[in-house]
Amino acid sequence: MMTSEKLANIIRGRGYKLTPQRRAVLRVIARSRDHLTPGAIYERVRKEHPGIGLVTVYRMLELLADLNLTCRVHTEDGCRSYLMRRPSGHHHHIMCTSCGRVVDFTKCDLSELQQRVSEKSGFKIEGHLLQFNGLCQECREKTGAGGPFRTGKVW
Amino acid sequence: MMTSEKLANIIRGRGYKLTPQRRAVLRVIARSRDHLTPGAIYERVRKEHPGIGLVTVYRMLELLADLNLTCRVHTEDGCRSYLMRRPSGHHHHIMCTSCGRVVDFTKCDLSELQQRVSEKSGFKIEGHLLQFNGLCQECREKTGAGGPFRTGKVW
DNA sequence: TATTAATTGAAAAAGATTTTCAATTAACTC
DNA sequence: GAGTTAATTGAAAATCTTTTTCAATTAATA
Repeated sequence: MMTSEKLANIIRGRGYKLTPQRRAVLRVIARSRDHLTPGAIYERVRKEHPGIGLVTVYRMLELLADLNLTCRVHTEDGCRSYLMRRPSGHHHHIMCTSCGRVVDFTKCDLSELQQRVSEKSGFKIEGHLLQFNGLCQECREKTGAGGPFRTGKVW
Repeated sequence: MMTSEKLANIIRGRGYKLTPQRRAVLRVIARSRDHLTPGAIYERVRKEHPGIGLVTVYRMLELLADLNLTCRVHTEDGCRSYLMRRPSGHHHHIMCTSCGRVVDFTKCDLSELQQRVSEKSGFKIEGHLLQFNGLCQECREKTGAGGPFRTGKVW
């Protein structure tokens, strides 16, 4: 688990100054289980740190992305939605389309598929993007939706 | 292969009017092997149909998306990039990160993985997003990059 | 405590997307 | 082919989102 303190140390360790504004942004993202847009982060940060500028939030998000400390979540309307990187290595997301909660999973053996796709297409494959979407347990209970396994909508 | 004529018939068949502007947008997207942003589509369409409004392009893109005739490609900077849906059913993309070319593939057996992920997470999984990224053969030859198979950058 | 380079925030600029509304036109009827 | 009608168009304005600029502030170090 990446505490906001650990993150702070990483930031400082890399030679960046640790300002109250940065701390506030860190806390907000680190604490959230959902993916948040820059605007949403700004709104939340303002509660603990009124007067912070939206620019500062954008700059912090850029910094975190550069340091590879955040992930992007892929939603249907756009992909400007951030999430603290929880497993630090290779991993993927399962996103709840109802509440936005994101859960991670690490084991994804796509190598066979990748090999086949590479051979057929002639591409040198450099990376992949894999994300599952669905309803988390909680939202499922709320809405009374059916069992956990169903193949349906495809992005 | 979805010709621009077939697409035109679908549009008309669903009760939408087929205007010269719509035809022009259709031609541009249907003809391209790359994914195009609304702005790029606008630029191209203007060459055959000067005077078309950017709004019209946006509206056409919305219509095509509603009719499920386009796909979205997921890029690192944002996902407002469209592509004619070529296999009409379930499929995925391999995108060239250099030239933007997109190639499709249909066989993706994720059911085992999906089953496991669903059980572990408690999610009712409704869909998935899978895309490979890399260098197409042509770009590979241009830049002299290595063989086709490499596991690297992960989105 | 003084120094210094990084950081901040207001404001403006730049972009992207959506809304509004009067004028135009594709599709249909006769 | 002309008339009717509802859908479509495009200019302009309104909204949002993101980036740039620059003077003032401040964290980190000595």
